Amino acid sequence: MAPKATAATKPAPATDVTRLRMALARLGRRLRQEGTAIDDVTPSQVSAMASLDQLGAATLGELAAAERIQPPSMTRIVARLEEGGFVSRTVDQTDRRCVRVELTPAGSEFLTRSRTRRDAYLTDRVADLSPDEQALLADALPILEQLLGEER
Amino acid sequence: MAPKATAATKPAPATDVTRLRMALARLGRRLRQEGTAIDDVTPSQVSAMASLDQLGAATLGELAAAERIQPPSMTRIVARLEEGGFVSRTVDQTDRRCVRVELTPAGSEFLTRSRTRRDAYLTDRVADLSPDEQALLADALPILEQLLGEER
DNA sequence: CCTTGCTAATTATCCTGGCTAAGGAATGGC
DNA sequence: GCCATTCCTTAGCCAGGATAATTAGCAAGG
Repeated sequence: MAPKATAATKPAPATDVTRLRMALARLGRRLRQEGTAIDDVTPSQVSAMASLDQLGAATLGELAAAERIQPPSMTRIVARLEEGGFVSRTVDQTDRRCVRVELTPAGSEFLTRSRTRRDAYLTDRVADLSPDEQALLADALPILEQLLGEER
Repeated sequence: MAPKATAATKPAPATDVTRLRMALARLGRRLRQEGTAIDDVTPSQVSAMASLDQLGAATLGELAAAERIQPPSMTRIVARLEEGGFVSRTVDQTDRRCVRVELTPAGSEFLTRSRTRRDAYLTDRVADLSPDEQALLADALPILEQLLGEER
């Protein structure tokens, strides 16, 4: 939808967008920090595994695209994950240029544990809110998800 | 927080927290990507300038604390910013161990331009929402800020 | 004083995580 | 069979974190 810009839209004057942007950026950063350093698995690695969990299995290129990074970066990340036994890399037999990456059981299990752990911080924070605030947040959640758009 | 599950508390069962966490993490990441590489100034540098803008002026240590990074990292960031003419570093005359860092006019001006630019992505996204959704988002904003807590 | 101890910043070094550029292997069209 | 294309990897760059160790300045106490 083009900038319909019935500008009036007082809902989001520049200042609010700025505040929202800063709040989101900081929260994202905070969450990333909190989730970091679990068992020597880095945030990028966890993120890659999460994508893999969603995708089921994927070629290295697909995975890179999902993570919005370039293939070489993903090569490195996957290499480490493989070392750790969290994913398996197998050459696709129908097209031997491709590498199929899959979560191993260990990877899956790690991902689950990791999620719980990463939720903890936010859970605590949310618990400090009043019920009304929590309700408001719950209402806003779908919108936040919508902001992410259809891309992935 | 145990699943208290008294009616009211349905707002944030584990799944919602997970969804929220993922949405926030992704949005944060997306924003970071979008805001990147403006004029060769990196996200960390912009962020440091933003803190500086808020704080007015600060010692290097205060700045590092505000950005939640270690002093050595801030030393480097500030060094680059100084090279670029965005901040000035002066030794505090009352305590010559301290370095006072301040935004230069150029830094201020850059920050303003940068904000506008970095807002653009989010502004577009928000514009795609219905007025109701925008209103909801505006209501949720203070709560998101509260999630960040008193820390900074 | 001047020594002892603390604090602020810096320097040195390491690792991760992006990137691009360039190379190698497999595919597929012709 | 050759050529272009595609997918991955390797090599090398730079930023951004970190820690450990060093230097400079301050503040007391003997």
